[in-house]
Amino acid sequence: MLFNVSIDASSSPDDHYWAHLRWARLKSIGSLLRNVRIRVGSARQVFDESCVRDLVTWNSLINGYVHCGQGLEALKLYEEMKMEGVRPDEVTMIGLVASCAQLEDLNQGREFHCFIEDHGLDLTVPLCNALTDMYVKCGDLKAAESMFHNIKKKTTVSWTTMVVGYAKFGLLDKARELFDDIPDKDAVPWNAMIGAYVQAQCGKEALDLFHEMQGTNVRPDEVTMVNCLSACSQLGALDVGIWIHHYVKKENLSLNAALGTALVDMYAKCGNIGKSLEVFHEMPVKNSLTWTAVIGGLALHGNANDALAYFSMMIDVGLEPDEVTFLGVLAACCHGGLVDEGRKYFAQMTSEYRLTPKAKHYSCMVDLLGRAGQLQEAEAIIRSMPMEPDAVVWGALFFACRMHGNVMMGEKAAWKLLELDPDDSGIYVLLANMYGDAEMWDEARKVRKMMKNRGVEKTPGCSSIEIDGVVNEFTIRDKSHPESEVIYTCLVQLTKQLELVESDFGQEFSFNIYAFGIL
DNA sequence: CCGATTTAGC
Repeated sequence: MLFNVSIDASSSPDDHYWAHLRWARLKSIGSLLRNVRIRVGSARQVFDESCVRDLVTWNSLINGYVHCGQGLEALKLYEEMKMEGVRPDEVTMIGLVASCAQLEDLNQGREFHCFIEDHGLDLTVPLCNALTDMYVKCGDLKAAESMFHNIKKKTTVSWTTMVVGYAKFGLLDKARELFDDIPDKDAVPWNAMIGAYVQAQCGKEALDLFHEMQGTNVRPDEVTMVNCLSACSQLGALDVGIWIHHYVKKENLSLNAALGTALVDMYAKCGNIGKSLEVFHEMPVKNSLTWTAVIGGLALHGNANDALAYFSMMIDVGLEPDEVTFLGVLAACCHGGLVDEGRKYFAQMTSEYRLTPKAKHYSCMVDLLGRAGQLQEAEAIIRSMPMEPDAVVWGALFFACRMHGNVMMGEKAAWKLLELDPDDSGIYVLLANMYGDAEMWDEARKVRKMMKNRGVEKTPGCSSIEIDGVVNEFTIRDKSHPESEVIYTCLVQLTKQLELVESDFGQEFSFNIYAFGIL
């Protein structure tokens, strides 16, 4: 079959392929775009050389661009189309409205909506769905709702679009209500609702809904699995994650880049970095997100040198790192105490890869430099920030100051923290402790008094662990667990062991223990 | 025409 010709975007097309293409363009560029996976650039080349340029051809290329995430190109093509005097129809409008959704260009989207009404174009259900989606993606929930309500014969697509819309605006309950009302649901609305829970950090609700889905006769697909794995990563639910991995194999779901990446991430976040790497190497197709996930996973496990080695491999295979990749790289440097490398990558990020550091990158650098005792440089980094330093940045500096006994600078950082978050009891306590450590009793007393005057409540430290499906919760000095005595004996032993390794790894471990109020 | 993967450390 002619249209089964499949071209890998990274390899250059051979003569055989071009022969097919020349033949095919005489038929229809539309089917070519739909059936042959080629770079849209090649389709454009054929289009430019083509003598048959009817409305269908234009529409196909416009929708081809939209499909490849090149909304801007689609809009440019429409300008050309107008110049050639070709009049757009409903199908053209679907592509153009979808482009505006992609570009989050509300004004342009509204213009097309007006154009459609002014020219009396047929408001078909797919076009209404595209408009609803455009209003959702551009942030106009009211307009999306009114569009949705005006659709006489709503389809699954219409309902799903609106479910996603409510979820995007944090109206999870409203999204769920609408979801429950959808008749004859296929996998897509299920995936949308499960994904909405994941996006809202409600991993448990996501897995509960997946469980409900299994009670229906709708077959979960790759997207379902990606969402559920994401939920597992959030919850640290390794057992469910392993079950999903088995399910993927049993059901012969395709290990595509997104699914593989979700598995790599799940294993890393749930503590099994070995299995994470195993899946990574088994994956037939990896993209830059896959590499980013594995780099972040290695960093999370304190495996700094491997993280950097994978970063260098990623560059070697020609993939582009993004700002998330660099967060992993910087986190790795931070864990490994690799100050020079950290500086190098932070600079490289802007100079070589044209990426703009975000607040998180700055806080990572402050943490890295601060831990290494380079307090002046850390402070300079904060001053160089183009955005307002957030609580995390000052928190990193404050932590570093406590670690290296710089009361003056620590004081400054803590006051900034209190300005940003005056209700966080932890900051008052840590600041008072810092004064106490420096034997500045008057200042310590002042801070405690201030906390009392402001009526800041101490939030009790709390942690939880899931064992055999039962969530065990502990608050500070909690003795209510039936096996409390054994647990505390174990904790004391753990603490002793941590004190032994503390000299090798710095003060990080003991800080954590104190911070959680176990001692 | 609707649904997917990566984001510090506390």
